[in-house]
Amino acid sequence: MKHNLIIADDHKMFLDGLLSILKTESNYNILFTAKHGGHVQKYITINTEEKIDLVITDVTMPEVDGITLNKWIKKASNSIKTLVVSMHNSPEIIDDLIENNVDGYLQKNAQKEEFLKAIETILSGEKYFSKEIKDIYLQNKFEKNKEKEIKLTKREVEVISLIAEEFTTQEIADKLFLSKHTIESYRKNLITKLNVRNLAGLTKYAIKKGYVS
Amino acid sequence: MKHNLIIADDHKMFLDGLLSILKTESNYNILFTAKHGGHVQKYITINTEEKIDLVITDVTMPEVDGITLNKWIKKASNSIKTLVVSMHNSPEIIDDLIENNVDGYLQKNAQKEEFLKAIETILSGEKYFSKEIKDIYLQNKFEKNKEKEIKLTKREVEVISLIAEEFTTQEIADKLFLSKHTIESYRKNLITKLNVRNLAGLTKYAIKKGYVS
DNA sequence: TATCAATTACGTATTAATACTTAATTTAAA
DNA sequence: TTTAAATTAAGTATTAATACGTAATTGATA
Repeated sequence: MKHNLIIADDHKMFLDGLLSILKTESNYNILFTAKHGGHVQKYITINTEEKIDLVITDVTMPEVDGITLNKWIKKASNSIKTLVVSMHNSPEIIDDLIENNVDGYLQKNAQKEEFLKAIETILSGEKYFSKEIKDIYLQNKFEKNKEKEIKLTKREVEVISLIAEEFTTQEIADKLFLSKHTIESYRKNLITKLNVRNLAGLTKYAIKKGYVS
Repeated sequence: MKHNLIIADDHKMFLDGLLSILKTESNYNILFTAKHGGHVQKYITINTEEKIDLVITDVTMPEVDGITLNKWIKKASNSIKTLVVSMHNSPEIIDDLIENNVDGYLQKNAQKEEFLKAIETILSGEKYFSKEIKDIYLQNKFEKNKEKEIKLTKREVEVISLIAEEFTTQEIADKLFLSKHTIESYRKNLITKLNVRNLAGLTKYAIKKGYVS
């Protein structure tokens, strides 16, 4: 049985090229082509006769872009697969698409063979991302985690160390020649920053980090 | 030059035996023999002419015993050596003597050769204890340390674990279906028992013991 | 069955910590 | 050189923890 495809791209040249590639394959039936996402949405909404297998879409399109379209499709149906093709590799876009369950992502400069392989893979139920895209996605995740990673300032480390060494706020203030209020601020900020409940949590963190033994 | 010895023992038989052994050795001069420690103390106090090298004394004697005598001698002089001979091997007595810097300890059933070796060793400036005595002493130390080793009860472990998990006293009380007062008691006892200053110390202990991670 | 360790509990007072807000000053970075 | 981050500080209110003392039960064990 033939697979029903929809293609959305506002660049006629790319659209034609893609169509020519797909025409060489006998088992793909192009149901509909669109210049932007809105047309696809309308088509999917109206069409209740034919089963839609895959929507291939560009990212940058007027009115409704590929990101929005992917999100919309995935909300509207859990059988329609999506393959996004794009000129650029913005980590944010890739991240958004993946978070919204896109089935594949390709660069527009991909070879004919890769296009066919991607479509085939996706229609078989698997995801398709080139190694490069996977790397970009993961790299982005790593960096985001790094950002999330709690970093204590020098002073904070100094204070939490003394806290874990069983000194009271007043004692620490005296040691560092600071106001008791200041140490209280640090204490409070550390509890918030490290997402713990009290002194016990601070102590555990300090031990984990090797600030005390 | 001959070494000057004093012997204190209220058992005539043992005293005679010891004297006969020492007479075979030409370089020992028996300055004085006594039936109990008091006599030795008096002799040492009055005597200012002769240098006293070694006092051999029994443990159990009337009036002033060997333990007291050793303590007294070591306080009075840092040149007089002491060798204690005893019938029994009480760890407490051995411990007391060693803590008070006794120079040697022998069982009364030791062989002639060991007596001579002990005296010789001590006069040369070294300590003399038989392997058996050393073992008794060390075993006693180990056991004492074991006693000192802090043991937490089941409940205490339970409570300190929850404390280190950042729960408050009230929360722990609710969890264990106990009064808040009870948990406060545990908290207080744990701080005293573990010799720490506060929650941080408790947490560190709990981590060290693996009660929390 | 007497005794000791363990568990449980209460009371009062004091001190320390936490919650919440705000903000001046200094230093580092864009 | 403006912005952002770090350091410093204060005030008020509430809650939690610590200090110190005391003691009734329960359970094990000698």
